[in-house]
Amino acid sequence: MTRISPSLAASTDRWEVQLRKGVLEFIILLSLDEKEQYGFELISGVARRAALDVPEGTLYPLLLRLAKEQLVASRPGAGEGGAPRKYYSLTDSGRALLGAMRARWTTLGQSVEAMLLQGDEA
Amino acid sequence: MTRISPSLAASTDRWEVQLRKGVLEFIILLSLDEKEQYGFELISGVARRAALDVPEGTLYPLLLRLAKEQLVASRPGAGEGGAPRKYYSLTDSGRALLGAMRARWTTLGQSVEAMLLQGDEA
DNA sequence: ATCAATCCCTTGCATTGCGAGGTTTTGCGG
DNA sequence: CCGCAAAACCTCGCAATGCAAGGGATTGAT
Repeated sequence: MTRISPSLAASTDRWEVQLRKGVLEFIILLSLDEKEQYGFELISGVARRAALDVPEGTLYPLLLRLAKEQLVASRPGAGEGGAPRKYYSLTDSGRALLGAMRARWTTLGQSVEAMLLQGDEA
Repeated sequence: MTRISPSLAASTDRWEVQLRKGVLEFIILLSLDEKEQYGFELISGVARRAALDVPEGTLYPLLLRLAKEQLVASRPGAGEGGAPRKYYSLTDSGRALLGAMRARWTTLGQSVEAMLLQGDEA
C-alpha cells in the first residue's frame, strides 16, 4: 500500500464531498426513476450500487427539498417493525428534470473523458 | 423546440452549479497537468474543451486555494498588453491528488453509467 | 485624455453535505 | 410492565464553495 500524506487524504475527502453535491441529486432521481422507494431503501441501494455512502442527514433534507420543488411525491406506507415509511416516486417534473440532467451529464462526462485521455498520452 | 417551464430551467441551473462544485477542481487540475497555464488561458481553454463557462470570480479564488494547499505553484510572466500573468503548474502533491481523483471519478462514472443503462431498459 | 482590452483579485450571499442528536413505533427479553 | 434495540424519519448548525458584482493595474489605440 502506498501511504499517502494526511493532508492529501484530507484534500481528497473534501473533494469527494463537493463531487457528491452535484452527483447525489442525480443519483437519487435516477434511483427513483427505476422504482418507488423509501428513505432507508435508497440509502442501502445507493451504497450497494454506486459505492456511495449517503448519511441520513444528507438524504432526508434532500428528499424534502425535492418534494417541495415537486420533483418527487411521497405516499405513506407501513414500516416493518418501526416508524411508518414514506415511499417516494418521481413526478412528471422530476422526470423532465432527470432528462435534462442526463443530457448534461453525458456531455460533461465526454468532455472530462477527452481530457483524461489527453493526459494519458503525456 | 420543446419549451420547458421556467421553474424546471431554474432547477437545472441550480443543479449545474452544484455539479460544477465537484467537477471544476478536477478539470482545472487536469488542464494544468497538460501544461502550465495562466488564469485567462484556463478559462478560455475550459470553455472550449468542456463547454463549461468558468467566471473569474470562481477561478481565481479556486487557484488561490489550490496554491495555499500547495497543489499548484505559480510563477510570474509577462502579459500581452495588460497586467502581468501568473502561470500555474501542478506540484507533486497536485499530481498525487489528481491521481486519486482520476480513480474516484472513474468508479463513480461507471456506477452512474450502470444506472443510466438500467433506466433505459424500462 | 479617454477608452477598451487584458489580467488579476475581493466581498458577500446562497446553496448544500454532513455529523450529531432527537423522535416515534414495534417487538423482544427480563 | 420496563427497558432496550432496531427501523425509519427528521432537525440544527457548521463548513465548503460557486458566483455575481465590483475594483484595480497596465498597455495601446483613438
